[in-house]
This record gives sequence, C-alpha cells and structure tokens, in this order.
Amino acid sequence: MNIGTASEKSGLPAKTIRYYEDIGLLRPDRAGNGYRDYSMSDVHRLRFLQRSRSLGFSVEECRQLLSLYGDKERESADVKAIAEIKLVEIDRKLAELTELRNTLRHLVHNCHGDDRPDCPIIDGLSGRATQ
Amino acid sequence: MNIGTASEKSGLPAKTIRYYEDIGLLRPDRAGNGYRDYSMSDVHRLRFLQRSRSLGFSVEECRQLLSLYGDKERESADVKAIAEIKLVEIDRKLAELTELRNTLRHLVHNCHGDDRPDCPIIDGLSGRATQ
DNA sequence: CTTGAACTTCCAGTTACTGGAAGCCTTATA
DNA sequence: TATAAGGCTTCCAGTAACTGGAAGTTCAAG
Repeated sequence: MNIGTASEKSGLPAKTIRYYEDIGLLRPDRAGNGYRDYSMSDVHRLRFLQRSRSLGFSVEECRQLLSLYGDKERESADVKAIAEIKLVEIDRKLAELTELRNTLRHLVHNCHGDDRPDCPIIDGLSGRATQ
Repeated sequence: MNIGTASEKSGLPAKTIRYYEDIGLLRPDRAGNGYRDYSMSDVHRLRFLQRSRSLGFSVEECRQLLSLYGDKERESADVKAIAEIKLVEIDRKLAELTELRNTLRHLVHNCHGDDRPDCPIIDGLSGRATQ
C-alpha cells in the first residue's frame, strides 16, 4: 500500500513515516514507480511507534522495544531483560497517569462549573512532593 | 531555594528549569545575588511539568493543564471543558499503556528466556490494527 | 584568601519532527 | 487524448524542546 494509506492506518503523518525510514526504524519495499510500498507488518510497526511515542518513550526506546520482536539475532535473555526494565517504567507511568486522571476527575466533578473552584488540588496535580 | 535543590526535588535538570522559565511556564523570585529563588509552589509546578511531559503531553498542553489551577481569571466552565478534553486523552493513554504492559508481561513470563521466543505478539505490540 | 562547586547568561548543537519547493506519477473528467 | 488535481518523490529549511559548553560571578570550606 502507498504511504497515504499507511498514514491513515497508523495514525502517523506521511512526513513522520518517511523520517522513521530515514533513521532506520523500518524499510518498506519500493514499487516499480518508486513509490514506497507498505506491508501490514510495516503498518504494525508504525502503529506501535505511534503509540509508544505518544506515551512518552523516546525514539531510541521505541527502537529497543521494536527489537523485542524484530531482531532474530537477539538472545531471548536480552529480550527479557529489556522488557523487564521497560515494565517498571510502564508501571510508573501508569501510576502517574492514574493520579493525573483522578485529579482532573475531581476538578470536573466537584467544582461546579459556574464559578472559580477553590479546591486544594495542587498536591494532586504535582504529585505528593518529596518534601 | 536554589535551582539545584529545585532540580533535585522536581526531577528536572537545571537546564530544563531555566528553559521553562524562558518560555514563561514559571517565574521564580530572584535573590539579592541574582540567583533564582524557588518556592514550594514553584517546585509543585516543576514536578507537574516533569510528570506530564514524560507522559507525552506537549509543553503547550502542560501550559493549559497548569492554567487549570494557576489562572485566577479563567472561568470555571473553561477549566471544566479543558479538563474534560484531557480526561478523554488520559483514558486513551491509560488503555494503551495497559495493553503495552500486558504484552511485555506476556513476553517476560511466557517466553522462557533461554531461547528465541515465538509468540504471536505483534498484534499486542501494535494494537489491533483497524484493518 | 584561595579553591571548587554552584550559579549566571549566551550561543551553538541535537532530537524529533514539520513545512514548503520543485518535480514526477496517477486518476478522473472534458 | 488532454489536462488538471492530487498523491508521490527528494531535498532543504524551520520549529519544538531541550542539552552542552564557554566565560564569568558568587558562595562555602579550609
């Protein structure tokens, strides 16, 4: 499929898809006319990139995560080690997101919407400070 | 407190803290010697910035979120509207993170660590493709 | 009183895109 | 079949959000 279709299916702009190719995150085929030709597997990689980038992982982290299933040379022990490190990070992100959501929920539900609310939400928004 | 302490407490590099000041995300006092002087409230803002940036929100989104409790002029109805939009986004991020975690968990627990695993995890890593 | 760490500003470099120009390819309509 | 619109190509420049380093000031310890 052409880059436009891959863009739709992955949720990434065509520009970004070309950029990801430049930096070696995928290598789509080329059709006879010089157009890039994306497989469903390429689209899977792109969707994965879209998600993990939007969740705050760097491109290099995404490259590592992609290698978890893409790199046939890599030992499974390595895969496991990388995955475990990322799991800790993901759990932290999950906790933080959950807290942020609770704070905003509080703001939306408890503060009436007709006047300036006066809730002690700063702690929630900023996380309990270490001191 | 000095920028070094604020950096420790917020988890942000001093460089980044100065940058956030440059773009108007906070305005710490200045001590007599010209050093920046951060209050606990500044640290709260910084911690909040650290978290929300690491969760994939842009600086401009962070600015909006900060305005939820920082801008006394803003109508509460506005606050509520912004918070509700962000809530939807946060819920989506939560779902995606949870899926990513499950996939990695599967990888870690089911794929023994001594040989190349052969699990059909591509769907999980990339999210069920729309087609 | 000096030495080193932490602070200041300023400017340049990096990462991860993003926009725009110039031109080729494809498809729909006259 | 012509032609116009739209999608594709490469390339180069610009932006967002930092990040590193130089050059100088201030502070705290010895």
